[in-house]
Amino acid sequence: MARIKSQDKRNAILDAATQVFAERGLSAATSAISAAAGIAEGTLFTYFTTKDQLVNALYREIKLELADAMMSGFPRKNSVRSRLQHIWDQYVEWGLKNPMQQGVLQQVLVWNGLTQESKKAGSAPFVEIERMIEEAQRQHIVQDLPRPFIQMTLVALADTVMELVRQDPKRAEIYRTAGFEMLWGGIQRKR
Amino acid sequence: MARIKSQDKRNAILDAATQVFAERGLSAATSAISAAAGIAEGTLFTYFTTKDQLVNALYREIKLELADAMMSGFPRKNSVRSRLQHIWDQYVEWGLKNPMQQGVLQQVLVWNGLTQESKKAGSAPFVEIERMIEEAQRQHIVQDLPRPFIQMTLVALADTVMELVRQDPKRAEIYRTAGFEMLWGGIQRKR
Amino acid sequence: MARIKSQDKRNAILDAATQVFAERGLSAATSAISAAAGIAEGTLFTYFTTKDQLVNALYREIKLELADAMMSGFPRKNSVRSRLQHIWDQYVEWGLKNPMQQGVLQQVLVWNGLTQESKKAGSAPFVEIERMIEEAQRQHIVQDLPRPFIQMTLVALADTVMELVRQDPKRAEIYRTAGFEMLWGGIQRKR
Amino acid sequence: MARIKSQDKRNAILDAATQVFAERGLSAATSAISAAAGIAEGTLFTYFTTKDQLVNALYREIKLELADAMMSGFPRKNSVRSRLQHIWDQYVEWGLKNPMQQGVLQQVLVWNGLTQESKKAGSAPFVEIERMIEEAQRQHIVQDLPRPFIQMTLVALADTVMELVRQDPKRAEIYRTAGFEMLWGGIQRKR
DNA sequence: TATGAATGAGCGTTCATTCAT
DNA sequence: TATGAATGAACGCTCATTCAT
Repeated sequence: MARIKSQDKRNAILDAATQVFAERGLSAATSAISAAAGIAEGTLFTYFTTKDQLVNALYREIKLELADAMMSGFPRKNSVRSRLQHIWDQYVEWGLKNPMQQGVLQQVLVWNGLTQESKKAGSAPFVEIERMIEEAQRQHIVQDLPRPFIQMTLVALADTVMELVRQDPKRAEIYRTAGFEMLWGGIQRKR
Repeated sequence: MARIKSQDKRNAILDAATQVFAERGLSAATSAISAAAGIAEGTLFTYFTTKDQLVNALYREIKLELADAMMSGFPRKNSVRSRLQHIWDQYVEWGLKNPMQQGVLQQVLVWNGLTQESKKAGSAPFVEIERMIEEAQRQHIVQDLPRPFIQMTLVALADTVMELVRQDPKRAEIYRTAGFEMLWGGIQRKR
Repeated sequence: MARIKSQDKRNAILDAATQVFAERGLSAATSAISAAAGIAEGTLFTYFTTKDQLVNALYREIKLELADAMMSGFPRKNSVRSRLQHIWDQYVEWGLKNPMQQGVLQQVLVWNGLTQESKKAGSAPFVEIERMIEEAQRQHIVQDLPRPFIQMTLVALADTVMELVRQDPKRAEIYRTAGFEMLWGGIQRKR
Repeated sequence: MARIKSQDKRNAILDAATQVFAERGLSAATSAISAAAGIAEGTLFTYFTTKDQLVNALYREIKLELADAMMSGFPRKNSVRSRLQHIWDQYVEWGLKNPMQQGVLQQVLVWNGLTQESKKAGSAPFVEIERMIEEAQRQHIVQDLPRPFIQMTLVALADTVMELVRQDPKRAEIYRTAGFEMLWGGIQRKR
């Protein structure tokens, strides 16, 4: 019997792609990826039929990792603010620890080959957050703003904070705090 | 004397590039651009020696247009808040009216061929905004946050708002207002 | 395992290049070469990374063939004169039988992309001739002239003879003899 | 009335072409030549309809200059040997003083665009030499060898000597003398 | 005639993908 | 399944030549 597609190899490709795309952009050659993954050029295509498909898969994978990181240790019983704070902190920390992943994510979001399925799949792991916000709005802790607004400003501000921290790591605390305060101030119920 | 290099043709190329890059990404072929501009493939290279150079030039051009739009009618005598509001409104309006330009801008910012000169030139027209913020901080109207934080969150939130408005134009007003409130709430001096 | 880079294909490319360069000059397109070799345009570049590299490789190859031809049946025990005669005869014969190779050789020698390594490698197989001359000078059979003089006049006269024979094949014998006599008369020890 | 084609400009182009071709080979761009000549790109084509034509014209020009140099001070009354010596000396001197011209000459001779007319025109100014040899053969001073043999070996040996002198100028005298002796020894009547 | 921008065929090379092994 | 040579369309760019000025 022949060897079977190995999850290890698939991951090796995904890791290699992350690295290569982060360094050289999405236009990097697939041969650079297979080389970095230590496999033959053709082998890449037994795991991903197309370069576009690889990028889509990579996007999902990164989103999944990110969701994992964000939800680990999620304090389900705490206040809305402290749960949101947790999400914020985890996201920023993940981005700072995984700059390549985050860089690829930003490139993919500007890319024109991302499928609807991938977009859907990419946001799926974040339903719990969505529910939390929904709930908080029902309880009048959070303003009645369209939910996409809250989610997207969260991401936008967190990404901005990450970039700022990378540029000026000494002010990391200032940026993290000010970013979260801006977010929370913008969505919490006004007295 | 021979025909002289025409500013019109240069602009036609820049416009065509904007369109083509917006539709197909920065990896679009230069031949697509020359075709869209109605010129021969080789002609593009009498105006821009290199594709990279063209992208750099396009970036500067767009930034300049944007600055023009943002500073037009700038109410120099009004309150800080209303001046910032003006900037915010003009930026969002420009982005919504010029989606291709804005799309290209975002792609270029993730691209790895932008030169230091271009970056510098691109931010030059925005000094007045920087000065205004500086001034507002000195007067304790705005918190003493690192200036890059204020600038970048402004851009990040405005970009987010534009995207949201495009997805759901009926809520345009909600997004614009909520976005600005989030920004202002996050930077104004607390009583 | 995949198909392995074949020596046959490499040789096919080299042969095709010889033909094409001989007919159209070194400025001939690589696509003409791949077509003549019966391979795809891209395939050429899996064997030679660059056109320049191909020309360099071709130069070495031809020099090697030439050396082979010249040294085959080399009468190591005969007189200096008869050994030189052998070299002369073999060279002229090789050139007349392989006009394309010889034509390419001449073009490459006037070309500006030949590397130092190639030059060195190209002259390596001819050391035995050099030694023979050295030896003959020590024995006062050949005048004490700078060795490059002897080598280069040999080549120059032989090339001239080949050209003359091609123009006027009936006089082949006259040219060959007169050419060698000129060479030998010019370097032998005077009584 | 419009300006008329100037001989000066024609010469400027020819000089520039000599320089540029010598440095970069015959494949150098015509734009490089017009730049070096201080004229516009298009102007070159009012003097030479085609690049090929320019090369052909340059060939003739150089051959003419060479003939001039060789025949200047030609000692019509001296012995055959001393007249041939004069030709030899003048040729070698011209080549050493005009390395660019000589380099171009060699490239053109290997080039495939030289017309029959150019070849004919190029050899025309050398008839006097041809006649001298003819005469010398009739007088049994020079062997009854085919005339092209004598002419071409003269050129081949002189070119070789020039190259050798360039590589090792200290031995200039040795090379010049040995070269001429080889030539003369190869063609003079044997006692 | 002189200019130099305009032209577009052509070039060397890359690269996603295929396929013989 | 894994390999990597083979493929050929596509790309960015060059350059001899044309032509409006």
